Amino acid sequence: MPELPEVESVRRGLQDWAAGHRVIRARVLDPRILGTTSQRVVPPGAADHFVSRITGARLDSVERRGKFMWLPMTVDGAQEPVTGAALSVHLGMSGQFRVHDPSDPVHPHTRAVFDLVPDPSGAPSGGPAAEAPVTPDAPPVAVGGAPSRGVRELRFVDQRIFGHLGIDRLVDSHGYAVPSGAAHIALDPLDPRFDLEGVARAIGRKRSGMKAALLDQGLLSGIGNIYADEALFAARVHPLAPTATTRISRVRAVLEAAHDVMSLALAQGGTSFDALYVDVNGESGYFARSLQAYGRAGSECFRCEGIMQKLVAAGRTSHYCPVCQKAPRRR
DNA sequence: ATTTTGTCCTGCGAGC
DNA sequence: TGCTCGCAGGACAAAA
Repeated sequence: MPELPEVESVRRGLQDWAAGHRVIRARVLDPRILGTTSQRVVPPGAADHFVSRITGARLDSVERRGKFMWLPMTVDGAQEPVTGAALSVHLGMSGQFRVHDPSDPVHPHTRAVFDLVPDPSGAPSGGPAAEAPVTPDAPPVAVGGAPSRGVRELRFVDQRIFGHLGIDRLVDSHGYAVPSGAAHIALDPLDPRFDLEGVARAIGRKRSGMKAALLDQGLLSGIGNIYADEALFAARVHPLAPTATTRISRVRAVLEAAHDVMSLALAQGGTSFDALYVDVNGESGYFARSLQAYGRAGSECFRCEGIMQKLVAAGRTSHYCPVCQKAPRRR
């Protein structure tokens, strides 16, 4: 389940394989990937529009906030260089980017394919292009059908189609250029500008359980069900602890734990339970073996003699120790 | 207004 | 053996 550490692992892989590359061809195999989780019905022509916008674009870098990822792009095949737009990506539940040789078998859950060639030309070409500009109508390579030398296929594979691809304009959000679709997403705990004290106070103003607060991507981003449970366990805070009455020192401890557990997981390449999360090279992460709470209901707590339990909080199964994570007092 | 619930989607495992 | 059912979960719309 891609949360911050998994998305960051993918981002780093794309930094090597997609940044500094040009899209010479794009295909959408399942247009549903262009819709949102709730707006799965995409208008006819959406796929064509997406393809025409991305084809010929140079992918400049790979950015991330929380679980949202985007690749700012430059299009200089048109009359005027077009900037301020990006390929925006969300992995959802099971989305993954894989780098392949064009001759590799295509996985049945492949939803989109991007043919990439290296394009080291850093800045947008100011004067007359030394090389022929790439346009959607006249791809300069792979004309004869035979794969061009050096072409790599970047494939977006997503079994459950909770993921999303799109082209967004970049807007300002918290001082960063962010795709319009992610402008409402808060900074994540690994962001240098993350304001732990401010977020702790904001949590104190809410009227919900601590678990729900951690999952609120508009408050702080990147935390999903797994790392929420891990952070709460590490800080010994009950998932249903009321945000309004939990001491701010405890809230701070949870936020620090969230930062620490996600840093640790990132160093391990993320958490993989099965083939649903792998990096761009198909490698799994190794943090699953380090989980202290998630998925451990019925087992002995690693910290005390308690037996781990589960309950539903914020509509999500939550794993906790009823001994170390004291239940909130009922009124 | 804020908080909670339901929905989307697929594959897998439990139960009959 | 083969079927149905329930579950998993991120983000957003809808409902409370």
